[in-house]
Amino acid sequence: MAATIYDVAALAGVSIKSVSRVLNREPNVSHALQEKVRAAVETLDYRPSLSARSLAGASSYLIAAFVDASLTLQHMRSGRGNDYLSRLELGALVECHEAGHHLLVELIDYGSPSLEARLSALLRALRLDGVLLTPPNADDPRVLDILERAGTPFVRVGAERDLDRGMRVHMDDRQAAQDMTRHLLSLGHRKIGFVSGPAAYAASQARREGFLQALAEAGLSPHAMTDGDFTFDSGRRAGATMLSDPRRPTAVFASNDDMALGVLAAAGDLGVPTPQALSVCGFDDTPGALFSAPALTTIRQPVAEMAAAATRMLLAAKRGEASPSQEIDYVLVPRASTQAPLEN
Amino acid sequence: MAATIYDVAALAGVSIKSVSRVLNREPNVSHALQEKVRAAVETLDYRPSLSARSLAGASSYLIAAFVDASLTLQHMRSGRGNDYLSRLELGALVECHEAGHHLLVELIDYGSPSLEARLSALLRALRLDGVLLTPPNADDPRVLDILERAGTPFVRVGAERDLDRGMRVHMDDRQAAQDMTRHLLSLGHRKIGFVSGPAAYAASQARREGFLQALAEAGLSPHAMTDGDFTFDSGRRAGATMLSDPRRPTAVFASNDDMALGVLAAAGDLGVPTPQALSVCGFDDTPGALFSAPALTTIRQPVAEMAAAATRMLLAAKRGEASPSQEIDYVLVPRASTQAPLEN
DNA sequence: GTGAAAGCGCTAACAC
DNA sequence: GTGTTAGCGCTTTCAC
Repeated sequence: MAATIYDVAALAGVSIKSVSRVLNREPNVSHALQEKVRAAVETLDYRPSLSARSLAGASSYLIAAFVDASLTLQHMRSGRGNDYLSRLELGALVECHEAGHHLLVELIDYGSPSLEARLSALLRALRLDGVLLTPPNADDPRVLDILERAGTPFVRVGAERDLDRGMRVHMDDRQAAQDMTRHLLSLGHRKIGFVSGPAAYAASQARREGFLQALAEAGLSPHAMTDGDFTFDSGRRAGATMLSDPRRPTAVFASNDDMALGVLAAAGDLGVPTPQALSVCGFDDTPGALFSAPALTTIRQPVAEMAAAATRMLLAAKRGEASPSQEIDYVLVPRASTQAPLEN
Repeated sequence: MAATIYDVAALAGVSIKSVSRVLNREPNVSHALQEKVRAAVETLDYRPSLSARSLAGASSYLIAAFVDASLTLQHMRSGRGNDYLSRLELGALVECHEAGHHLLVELIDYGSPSLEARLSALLRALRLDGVLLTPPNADDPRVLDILERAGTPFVRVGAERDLDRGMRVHMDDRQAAQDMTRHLLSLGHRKIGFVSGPAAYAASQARREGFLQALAEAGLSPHAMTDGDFTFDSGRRAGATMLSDPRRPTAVFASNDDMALGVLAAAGDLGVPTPQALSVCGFDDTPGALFSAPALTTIRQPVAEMAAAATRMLLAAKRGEASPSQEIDYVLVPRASTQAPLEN
């Protein structure tokens, strides 16, 4: 029913190999032949079968984003989407689409004891052209091992450490946190609290370091350091702890927006007016940051751009071109939630 | 290098057909043979090649979500994720994963004049086992035609109309909007404004109807009707228009959360205290709804559950089972943004 | 209950 | 420049 390469060859009056050559833009094909083939392809509305190509050739035209299974289940249960992942996918999707590739989303159970076996089986079953590794698992050595052994190109998106394995697209979380802290300092804050993210994320560590370094440069030490886990609730708890202390900070820097919004909520709970009595800033620029009261000062991560760049790197690797690791610029977005402290 | 079905057959001392039978759980296989094959599969860490299976057989083990290309580009440019799509994907992903299928995300350019040709070419190239059609394009007759002609099972997720084509998973937007309106009425509101969504979404129409019907039942007519396009800015404009009228409403029902947050922002701009002087409610329960001030009363759409159900229907269709259209329950989430009007 | 043989629709070597 | 011939790793058909 559907046209095959034989139908095209027959209609164009050439061999199937010639059709294949034209389709794959191989060199050494006469212009006349090209035209004949293109015409036949057009009239038959022909499109090569992905599976046949993938089975016979070296390429599957498939790129996969590896996504943390337990994180996904967690999001599902709470009825929430994953903004970071969504933006990442949009970026990857557009590049795949333009290059005639397809984007697969694969749930990976990083907690499974048989992770390695499953992963290598998956790679053999799929024959992926490339893999996008997403946080918080862009650094997992087990995965990197399997991927390297399978010879599958991969990009670690948003990975903090330069492991010199595979390719990498990231932004400078450390520097961004430093900038944000300087922003608070420049407003006149001296008593600044910090809410850290979960240790599983390398970015948590980087943001924390940036914060501490900026303070150190100003000859200050942190007013309070509290642990969070990137959730709203943990931010609220952290905020409650910091703000119920009589010696409370005039500003709190939370390692992500959800926690920053939690701090804002805690301030509301305790009757601490924001931003008058407390400046709060976050990190990520999630949807909620724009709509909170006051709107949240934060760091915008260009996730879609990072994913698009990563996808282009994968495509280039397929052509045999090596791409260097790439750093993408962040933007500090000042909004109403940070202002100069009242009493100075 | 990687094990093939021949390796497994050789190790187990059986024919490749027997291996295939065991792998596909076909009947009429002796227990002893099954065990031998399973053992060989285990020791070789064998996993069948997706492309070989798909080329030789009827199934590709691939399910695709069709996503609107222009909408995606719009989201990318604004640096935002797509919460609805993200939740939909999470739901589909989990089901695919459990069933040993893979989820493909396909960007579809619904605005292209050659949509039909591209789509049918895509279907032949991919040989999909099923397709998830997402709003606002779950009703597009061109797409339904192509899908039906190709014999590809599909589910229209979140589709408003029962076209009796393919399968459908939806929630009752009309009823939900009616409930929400009754909620406002029960609080004592009589002057209620409405901000509608874009006509391209069938849900816009349904929500509008539900609103009008609830009002009609109460013997009321809408205080104001304004057109929006589901964006924050359009909500802000609509809010500004309604609230600058001296005869302003005491409550505004916006067709989605982003617009409701826009209305809240407009109230802030004009110094109208919320929720004291103005109740606002939305629809969708997006991330921003929880963090706005005041937190937004809204309708929670169980998008992930809808997508999971849709995926299960696709899988069932593959087994030859017909699934009836399914309606998923919504939840009205009352928060601080709606309260009784001050002067009654 | 099990196996042999013939494709599925391509790409990759290798001729010419 | 162009065509011929083998596979790729499975499922399917049809024997036995």
